[in-house]
Amino acid sequence: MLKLTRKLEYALIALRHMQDKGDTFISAKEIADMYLIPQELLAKTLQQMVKLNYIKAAQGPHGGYRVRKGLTEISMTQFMEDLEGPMGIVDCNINAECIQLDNCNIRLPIKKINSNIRAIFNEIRVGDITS
Amino acid sequence: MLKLTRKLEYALIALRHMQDKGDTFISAKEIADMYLIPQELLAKTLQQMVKLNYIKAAQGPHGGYRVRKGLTEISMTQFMEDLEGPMGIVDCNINAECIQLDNCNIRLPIKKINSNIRAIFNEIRVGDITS
DNA sequence: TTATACCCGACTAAATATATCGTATTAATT
DNA sequence: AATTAATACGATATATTTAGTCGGGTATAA
Repeated sequence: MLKLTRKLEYALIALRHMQDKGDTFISAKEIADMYLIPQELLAKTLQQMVKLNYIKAAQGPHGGYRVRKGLTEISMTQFMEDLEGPMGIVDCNINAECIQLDNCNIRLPIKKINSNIRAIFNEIRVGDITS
Repeated sequence: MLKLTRKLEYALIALRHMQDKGDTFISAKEIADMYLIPQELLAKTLQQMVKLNYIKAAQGPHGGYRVRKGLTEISMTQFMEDLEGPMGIVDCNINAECIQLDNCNIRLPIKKINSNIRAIFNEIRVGDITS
């Protein structure tokens, strides 16, 4: 329980690698080979980050991706939710359609824990991990 | 991502309910009915907690479960890991058999986040939720 | 014009989480 | 003694989520 997804791991690894390389475009293949990440999967994640304006893509030979300035300032919460959707240790903090809801006798303390965890990720910037 | 399992939720809900009822034995059925939890599943979880010496069972009619004294002092980390196995936001904090390991460029910051999350659960006692 | 790389949706596979079933045992009640 | 209400426990089934693959398309440098 309480795991990050591989997708997030791959995204962070890739970002860090690109960050290290500065302005040059890095291909999905290069990263996939280097870190033994399934290439197609990584590619899809990178494409998603392009749409999110996290990185910039260049097509054709010598193409690839590079990090956009400002990415490092984004909070991990935002980053994670942009890529994977709402984060929460229980569903009722997300969609509020739990059949136990009215009755639930542990709702408040759980909610508290949830905010504590969110707080951790709020205070971390993507750049804290990738640079 | 970062979700607790239902089993843990059910366990906590049940513990809190039993706690409220003091020394009397409460059946799995009663709790399942009250909180709309699948009975068999709850029962298995309760049985697991009996083995862990978290609660005491009584068989036969008027049987059921009741909380053992001292349970409330147990940390949530221990509780969660007793019921669900090792907790960690990434696998390499658990089994260390990640193919990226040597190469991994985000290992340290991720590890740090992991300890922060563990710290949250270390500081919370089961009793903080169930009483 | 060819090779390399991104783009994108659909699909498949694997892992995990959730739920159910069947059978046995225990013990209070009648 | 029989009945009933409860736990014990392994096996199995289902659902959901996560992870990975495939195929066909587009852009562009050399």
